[in-house]
Amino acid sequence: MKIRTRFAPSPTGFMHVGNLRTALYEYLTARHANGTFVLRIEDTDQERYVEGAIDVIYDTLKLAGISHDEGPDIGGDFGPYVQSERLSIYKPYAEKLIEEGKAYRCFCSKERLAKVREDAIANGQDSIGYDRHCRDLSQVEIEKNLNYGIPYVIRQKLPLSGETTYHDCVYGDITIPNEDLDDQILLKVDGFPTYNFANVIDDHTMGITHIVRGCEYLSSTPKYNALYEAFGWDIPTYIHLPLIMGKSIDEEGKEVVSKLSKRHGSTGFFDLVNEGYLPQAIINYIALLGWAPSDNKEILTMEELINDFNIESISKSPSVFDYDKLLWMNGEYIKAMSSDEFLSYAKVYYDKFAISSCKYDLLEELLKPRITKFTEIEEKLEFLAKYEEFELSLFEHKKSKSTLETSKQMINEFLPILESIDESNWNRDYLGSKFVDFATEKEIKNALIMWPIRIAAAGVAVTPGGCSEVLVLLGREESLRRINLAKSRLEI
RNA sequence: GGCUCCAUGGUCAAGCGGUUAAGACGGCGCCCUCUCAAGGCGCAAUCAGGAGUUCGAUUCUCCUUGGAGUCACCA
Repeated sequence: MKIRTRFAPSPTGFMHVGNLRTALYEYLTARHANGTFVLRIEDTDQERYVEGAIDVIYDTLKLAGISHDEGPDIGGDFGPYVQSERLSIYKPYAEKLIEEGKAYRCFCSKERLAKVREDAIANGQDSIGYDRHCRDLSQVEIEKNLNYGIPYVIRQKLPLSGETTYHDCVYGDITIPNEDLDDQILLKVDGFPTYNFANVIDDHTMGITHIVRGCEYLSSTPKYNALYEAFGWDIPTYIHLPLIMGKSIDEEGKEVVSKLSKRHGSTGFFDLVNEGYLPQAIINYIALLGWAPSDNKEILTMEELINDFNIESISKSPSVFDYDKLLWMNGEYIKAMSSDEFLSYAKVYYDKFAISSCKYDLLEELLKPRITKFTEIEEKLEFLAKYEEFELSLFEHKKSKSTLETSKQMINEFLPILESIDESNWNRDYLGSKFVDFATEKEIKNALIMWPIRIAAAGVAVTPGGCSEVLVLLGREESLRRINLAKSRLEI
């Protein structure tokens, strides 16, 4: 049997990384087995509808490199793939269950339901669900209510006693007491199906064989199975995924972990992308949240993920989303980039400093090992545009034995040499050799001359690259201007 | 509260009855070095607790504790 999985997001305009990981695992489960991956949009909740939200889903999957074989945009043999276009198919299924005595009309008002729940809570009852008031209404009462036009929902009759066991690929056999199962609503007053109902109908009619979802569904799965059984359908293979958690500090200063949410940092795929995380790095990272390849490799391409992925290695315990590790991984992806790719991301920042293309290669070399996100380029290059009066104490550096006195002397002696170097020789190798020659001749350490020149030119202690590189990035004219300025400040 | 699930360093994790209990992130130290990175080397840090089963438990069973999820006319 060919495996079919589906990703069924709601168009909320926001793609939580937890959802994205579910999508990824669904995709990997299908691809690994040469199966089919289906995209279905669950938009039955009209209140939650957000303009352009479906595009967020498409854009996310595309950027993430998760491609579907069937979906609203590309069609397929099991359409329509948007739930709101499937509305007419659910009601007959629900009515069929009524005919067979497996479901019933419930005329209870929301107020009554709320009261029932309140009382249950007040009495400290374990079960705070529906009291099954309408489950055994007589035919006469039903007719009467129908004639009065009392609105009703359709509920499924679930077993009152015993227990239900099902198998999950990750968690093994799960057994739930049937008395904990509410008579679930299939069709709402407005005639729309509930999520649970539509989900089962859709999954079955779309031939979904493997249901991959978060483990928050673990305890409601027996209800799904009751539906499959009521219709006499095969129960799909279940793969429940451990939750992704976030760590935060509560009011008392204690560390707490809970389901990853905004208070832990950015959790939306595009939020992370906008912060400078690369889509491939995000995918790679979340793939490893709850699963590890047999060889424990950490940097994996999508192709490798597809090959190595196996359901048996999915872990049961929840994992904490670690932004530090994601950041590291992002850096690894940057380091592995080709020059063209690097430039395509970096150029927008280069342009802010009006950097000429002849410096691109040098910048790539300097920046690549120094950034973990492209957004960091701006601060790294800030010294190119800004040169303010800095603390002269920057010239003091213990390791290179640099002091205000030596700095003043070095700059005085070296400035003429720099000034004698013309534009055509103003490059890293030539400048570097001049420093070394100077140091050798004076019998001093390279650092003693390079430190003050770099400080004088950059005006900051930390620069991406050393003295020669800084001078090249600044250019001859600006370098000399700055060093002269520093010189006069040192002489006062 | 009922039900369900989970439990190896700070984090991700390997392990699937016998190991000096991998690896990665982060931390720390050293080397390299004109700064900061990168890179190289190294260090610290884990089987929640208690009973069993067994010649032998991180590994199997039970209990305790802790954590999480779930109990909607939301998806």
